[in-house]
Order: sequence, then C-alpha cells, then structure tokens
Amino acid sequence: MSDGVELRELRYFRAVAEELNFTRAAERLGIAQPPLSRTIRAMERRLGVRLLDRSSHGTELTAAGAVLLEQARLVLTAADAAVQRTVRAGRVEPRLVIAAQPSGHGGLLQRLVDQYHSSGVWPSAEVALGGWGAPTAMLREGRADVALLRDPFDPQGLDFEVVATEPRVAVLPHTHRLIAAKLLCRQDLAGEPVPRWRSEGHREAAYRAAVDHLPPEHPLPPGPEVNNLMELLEMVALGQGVAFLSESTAAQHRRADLVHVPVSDISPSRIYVAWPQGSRSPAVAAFVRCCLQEEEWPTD
Amino acid sequence: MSDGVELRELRYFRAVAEELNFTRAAERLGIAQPPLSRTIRAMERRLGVRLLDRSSHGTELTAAGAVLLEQARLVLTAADAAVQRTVRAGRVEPRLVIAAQPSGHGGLLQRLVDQYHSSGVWPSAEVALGGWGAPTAMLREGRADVALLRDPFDPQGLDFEVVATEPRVAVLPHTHRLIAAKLLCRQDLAGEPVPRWRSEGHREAAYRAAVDHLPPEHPLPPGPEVNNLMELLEMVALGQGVAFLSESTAAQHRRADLVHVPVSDISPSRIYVAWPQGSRSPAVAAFVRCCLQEEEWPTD
DNA sequence: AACGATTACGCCATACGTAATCATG
DNA sequence: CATGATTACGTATGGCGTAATCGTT
Repeated sequence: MSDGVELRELRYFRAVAEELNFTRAAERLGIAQPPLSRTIRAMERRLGVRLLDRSSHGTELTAAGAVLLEQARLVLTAADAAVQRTVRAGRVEPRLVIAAQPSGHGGLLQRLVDQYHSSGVWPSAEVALGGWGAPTAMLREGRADVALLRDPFDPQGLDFEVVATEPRVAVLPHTHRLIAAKLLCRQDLAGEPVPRWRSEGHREAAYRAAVDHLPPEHPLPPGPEVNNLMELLEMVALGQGVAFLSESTAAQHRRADLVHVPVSDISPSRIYVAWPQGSRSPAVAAFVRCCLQEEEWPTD
Repeated sequence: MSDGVELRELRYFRAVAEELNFTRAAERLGIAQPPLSRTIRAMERRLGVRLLDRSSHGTELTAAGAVLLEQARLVLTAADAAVQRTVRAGRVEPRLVIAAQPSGHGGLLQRLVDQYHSSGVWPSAEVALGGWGAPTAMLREGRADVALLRDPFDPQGLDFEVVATEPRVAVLPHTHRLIAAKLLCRQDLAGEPVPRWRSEGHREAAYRAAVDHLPPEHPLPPGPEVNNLMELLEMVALGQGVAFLSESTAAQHRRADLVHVPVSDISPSRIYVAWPQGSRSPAVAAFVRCCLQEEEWPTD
C-alpha cells in the first residue's frame, strides 16, 4: 500500500483527463510530454489501476479515471482554498468577505452589513459582487467567507440557512390583457413564453429558470434567451414573454412599460446565507446570527 | 502570487501543528528536524503569512496557522479519499460498500440490501460495520459508498436523506415503579440518571447521549459511563439508570429483567442514508432510491 | 510518412541528513 | 548547560528536457 498521491500528479492527471490528449495537456501545463506520460503511468502503476484507455482512436477515461478526475478537481480546489483562507486569515487587518449577486436583495444586504458592523469589534465586512455561480465559487475557493444566495444554487461543500422568503410577482408588459388583475395564478399565464437565462454559460442556468421560476410540474414554454436582468425586462416589455421575479428584485427595476402582479401559486423566492462547510470562523458565525435575526421579508 | 502548496507541505505542517514541537513532529514523520523546519519556513515565506509563533515557551499556532491546520486536514483526507475511491472504482468487480453501525436497524438494512440486489445488475453490495463515527469516517475516506446512520452524526462532507423515523421507548428495570405504565412522558422520569456513552473516545459521544436521547431543554442527569449497548442494558438492569432506545434497538435486545415503555415526548429516532457529497455513482443513487421507497418504520 | 505515446539518457532542482550555530530558560 | 529551532553544507533522489523508438492510421 503506497501512501498516496501528490498534488502535482493530480494537476497533471486533470490536464490529461480534460484534454484527453497528452500533447495538448503538456502544453497547457507548460512541460514536455515525456514527464507527463511518465507521471501518469507511475501513478497508474502505484495505484494498480488503469486510468486511461490509450487506444488508437485517441485517449479515453476508464471508469476509475472518471472517478479520479472528479475527485482530483475537489482536492485541487480544496488545496487552493486552503491557501486562500490561510492568507486571508493572516492579513494584519482581516476582512469578512461577503459574496453576493448584484442588486438582488433590496436593502437586505445593506441592513445585514450594518447590523453586523454594529454588533461589535469583529473584522470589518467587505462585499464582493458576482454573477450567478460566482458567490458559491468564491466560497469554495476561499475567496469569500460567507454569501447571500438566491434559491437554486449548488450546495456542494457549503452549509446554509434560509434568511428570507418573499413571494414572486409576474412582470407583464403594460399592454398585457391581465394587467388589471390583483392576483394571478400560474394557470392564468399558461402558455406564455418565459425567457431563459443564458448568462453565465452554465448548464445550471437553464435549470435555474425552470426551478426558480416555476414548479417542475408545469412544462416550461420555451422563451427567448437573455443574458441579464435588463435584457429580460426588455424582452418582457417587447411582448416576448413574461417574467417571474421576487418582489424586491421587481421593485428595484420598475419601468413605466411594465406591470407587476402577484402570483399565488408559484414557489416563493428564498434568500440563503451560506458559508464553507465546517467553517469555525467567529466572524462568519456572527454574520450568520445577524441573518437569522432578520424578519420575514417586508411585503412593500 | 506563487501557485500553491504541495501535499507534503501540508502533511508536514499538520504534524507540527498537532505536536506543537518540531522535534516530535519530525520523529512522527520519520525525518530529521532541519528539513521540517525549512519546509515550514519556506511555506510561510511563500504565502507571506506567519503560521507558528515560536516563542520561548514553546510553539503556538497563529490565527492563520489554525485555519491552515483545519484546512490541511480536509485536503489530506480528501486526497486519501480520492485514491481510495479511484482504486475501488478500478477493481474488476466493483462492490457497493454500505457502512452501518452493528445491530441498529432491525431488519431494515437486510431489507434494503435485498431490495437493492433485486433491482438490477448493479455492483453487488457489501456491508461494513463499525462503531459510532466509523461509517461517516469511511464515507469521508472513500472506503464506503453509502451509509445508514442514526440521528446525531457529523454531516461534514456528506449528503443525506431520512430513511425512517421510529419512536423511542424507555428501558426500565423490571423492579421499577413505572413498569405498568402504558405510556410515559419525559417528566415521569425526570431525575433518573441516564447512562452516557463513552465508547469511541469521541467528544461527540457525550453529545450523542444528550441530543440523541433527550431534547436539549431537559438537563441531563449525570449517569454512569458505558462503552456499549450490553453495558448500558446491564446498568439499567442494575438499577443504575434508565435508557431511551429506539423501538427496534430495544426489541432486538429484550431481557427478562427489563421492561420497555413508550415515551410520548422524546424526539423520535431517525435513520438516515448518507453518501459523499456530490457522489455521481449510479449504484449509490440506486441504493438511495431503495431507501426512499422504504415505508415508515413498522410499529412492531 | 505522420501523429501521438513511450523509453533512454543526461542534467539540474530540491529535499534530505549530518554537523555546526543560535536563542532562551 | 540543556533544550529546541535554525543555518550551513554535501549528497542523492527524482523530475525535467532532448532525442530516439515504438505503434497506429
């Protein structure tokens, strides 16, 4: 039983497994092919497992290789995160870095930061904004300590709690037949196209549109793809679809040519506070405590 | 920005941080002190962070060092797990390893394994038993794929679902004043000593006794320490305390000198199925599906 | 032939150990 | 002075690059 692997080996393997080509992988790593080839073979011999099928028609992952690729990504991310967190903890004046998506929380983020600051002499807070998926990545990579997230997010490696729940509204063009309604249900809007997020290039973005805006039992009418909130609202204004946004998001982006109508039977939007699993940081704990004292979202 | 760390450095640092003494750490690692000292210093210089306070009165961790110790443990565990999972995935006939505590689930485990086996041509299942804390450790270290767990467990790095819920009973000596009762509430037994688990040497064992057997608002009457279930029952039989066990556990260990009485207001015992976070294994998914089809626990 | 992976071989970086040095109670 | 960390220095393991070889299409 040889004792283990080194990160260098995992970095090399990841490159090969992702490129499925030793030459390109070596280029990407900035080394020559032979050491790469040797390192992978040595690892295979040491573990007693074939990781790659080197057939004539190119290189393929074996089942074991697929497992190692997945695992190697986790280990390498964790190693980078370890360094990041250590360096940040060692700064003379450490900061609590709060990651969040821009303009998604109304005054909530501001209130939480204020409350956190007024709660004592903890490291001062600093907000880092990023698009969908960025806050969770920052947590995993050790570049942020805590994050405010909207409903569908990848919980891998994170702990989280619900901070607030708020109903969603339908955003309709002002020419829509239903703008006079006080309350809609999903059925009233069945068949209306719903724009889809394409923004961050993630597969999950499509998923987000589906899960975030509609319960899964409703089929999703295909709508135009949009890259951000402004495009989304423009699409709606142009009559290309309807959008379902949380009240606060909608309220922050009022337009004369759009109307908001509450919807009764859509899953409410939830805001979570999340942090790296097992974080022992007192500052994180203090911020989370602030979050959990937060009231239900005020309904305007 | 130097690119990162190597596992060797993290292994070295962990040894020093745990021993708080370079000499002992070097012995533990099987190397001489100088390379150890140099490696740590090099790491400090590269990261630009002091990890250890080397004062006269011994070596202490800095705040950053404490963070790195915690992180290093995670990374090293993840790296070992990566190897284990890869090796197991590469076996000619891979097995689904199910970790569980011995004799804690009545026929549940057997039923689940049978159901899993009859559900198709997946890798065959193999059960690995271990004391409290062992199943979760096996999952984290890549030595098991999935586990059946009882209520208080450390969820770090795991995903889980509830499989079954069952009420608890009080286990009383047959000489007890309340053996004729059909149903007790916690108040009836207030002040009775409750034996505590000492078994696995974990701090968590005490926590277990508290959270598992009693809601936290009840103060825990100090009871004798026991190492296993047999000792626990013996203590109860000797009149040294009362125990609160799940129905199925109690049922599997009937004794002529013990009586079981249902308790109304104690949190029920839950059985979970858990697996490494983000596991993509189809075999694990199949087993979890079997678990979720499981009915509520039959009440005898 | 051409492309991609592997083996052969010489070089250099770096991790190691021994021994000497420093700092502190 | 004794204990424990660091610096100095010579050695050697092993990871790298260049060049040659193998194996497919």
